[in-house]
Amino acid sequence: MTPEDAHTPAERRRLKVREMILSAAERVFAREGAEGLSIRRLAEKIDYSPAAIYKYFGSKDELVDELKESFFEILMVDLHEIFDTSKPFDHRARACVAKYVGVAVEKPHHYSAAFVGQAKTGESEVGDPGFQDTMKGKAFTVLKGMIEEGIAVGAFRPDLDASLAAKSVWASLHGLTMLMTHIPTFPAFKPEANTLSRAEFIEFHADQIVRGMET
Amino acid sequence: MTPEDAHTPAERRRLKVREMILSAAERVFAREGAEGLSIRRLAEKIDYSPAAIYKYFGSKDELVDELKESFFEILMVDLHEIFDTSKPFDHRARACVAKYVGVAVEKPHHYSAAFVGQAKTGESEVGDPGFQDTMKGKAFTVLKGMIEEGIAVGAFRPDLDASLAAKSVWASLHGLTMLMTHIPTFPAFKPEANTLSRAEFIEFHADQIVRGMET
DNA sequence: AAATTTTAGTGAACAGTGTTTACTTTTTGA
DNA sequence: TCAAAAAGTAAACACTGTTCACTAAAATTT
Repeated sequence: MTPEDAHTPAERRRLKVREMILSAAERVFAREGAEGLSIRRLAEKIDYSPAAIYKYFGSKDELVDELKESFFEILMVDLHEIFDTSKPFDHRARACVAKYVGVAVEKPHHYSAAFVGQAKTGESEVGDPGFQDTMKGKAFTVLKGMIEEGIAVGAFRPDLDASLAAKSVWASLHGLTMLMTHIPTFPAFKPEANTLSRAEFIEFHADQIVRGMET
Repeated sequence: MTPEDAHTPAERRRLKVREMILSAAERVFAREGAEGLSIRRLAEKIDYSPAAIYKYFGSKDELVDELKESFFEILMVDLHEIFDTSKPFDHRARACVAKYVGVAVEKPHHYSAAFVGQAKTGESEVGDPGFQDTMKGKAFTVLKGMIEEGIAVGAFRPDLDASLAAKSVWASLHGLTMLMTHIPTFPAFKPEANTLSRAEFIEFHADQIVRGMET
């Protein structure tokens, strides 16, 4: 919903202000995360009163949710760009893994906020009817499709349940991503320790994951 | 450092109050996490003034850090209890994986706070000289030892780098744990969807991980 | 064009938060 | 017993997200 999609001048102005708020919020959030993003500081930065922001967003959480969704939209596009090529299957698979982790590492707050969001009880979110339509849901579908192709091509065990495997792979991928976004030196423990580079370790991890599915 | 370790009555009393604060904090933290644990509410619950808590803990973060460390200490003990048996190797390995995830799922806030804590820049934490002595460090050492045994026994590839593999396994394990602590219905997406139970999925995931290391 | 309604934006307040400072009370050790 | 040290506190500081009554400016209707 860009400002050009609106049909009345008023609507266009409104969407423009909305996007201005979002882009200012984006900059702060990328650097300092949800905690660091304060409505008051944001209001000051865009030269509005704090209360004004509530005319555009129901709450801080709603605003942050939009930032998260945008992030996953970008992630999705990036993954598709890689996967929709004619390179060999295993090459594409590896590149997708690397891209997934890479994009997340560049914006650790976006990535982890999407999952860490609310660990609370209740509100299932993934249980919501609309999960397939959400960005996280779409990303999962891509992953599952990749594994199905792997099985069809004969690279993976034929008795493998693609949906189940996709969840397992996602977990492994998610774990590496979380570790890399939250531990600056990972896969090293000490800064001076000489181990694989991040890119090399991602390769190694991807290898382990793929081996687990091979015939 | 229990109250009995102190040698003067004053010291004993002090440690007793300290532990009283910690145990009250523990109860709240387990249910509501770090956000929900407010110094003021905590003070009210233990019938002290908020400022009093600062005579025992430098900051809220320091207090929470102690809760996290205690959690990992328990996790460590639990893992050792399982691993130090004479059951077959693969049985022990699987049981450890299940225990790791199980303990974390029971106290999601403790587990995720330890990692999500501060994704910020700077302060490496794992890069600190004392990482080997921290609970997270010890847990990693146990995992590495397990894989070394697997290689020695001939269950895993002999060319496998145990340290590297341990990090990869840890990532996969961590990912599943995070997913299960943060998504109430995982491995299902919709509540009514019929898929594997959590225990069954853990088995599946462990299988995938182990397959990746096998000869 | 004028009157009315709707919308955009605001200042001030509410109810919280972590933390510090100055102060009082209690306990301890010589 | 008396000074010193420790335990505990009330009140303030500087924040936070959010709401509400209100004004000013557009947009609509008459």
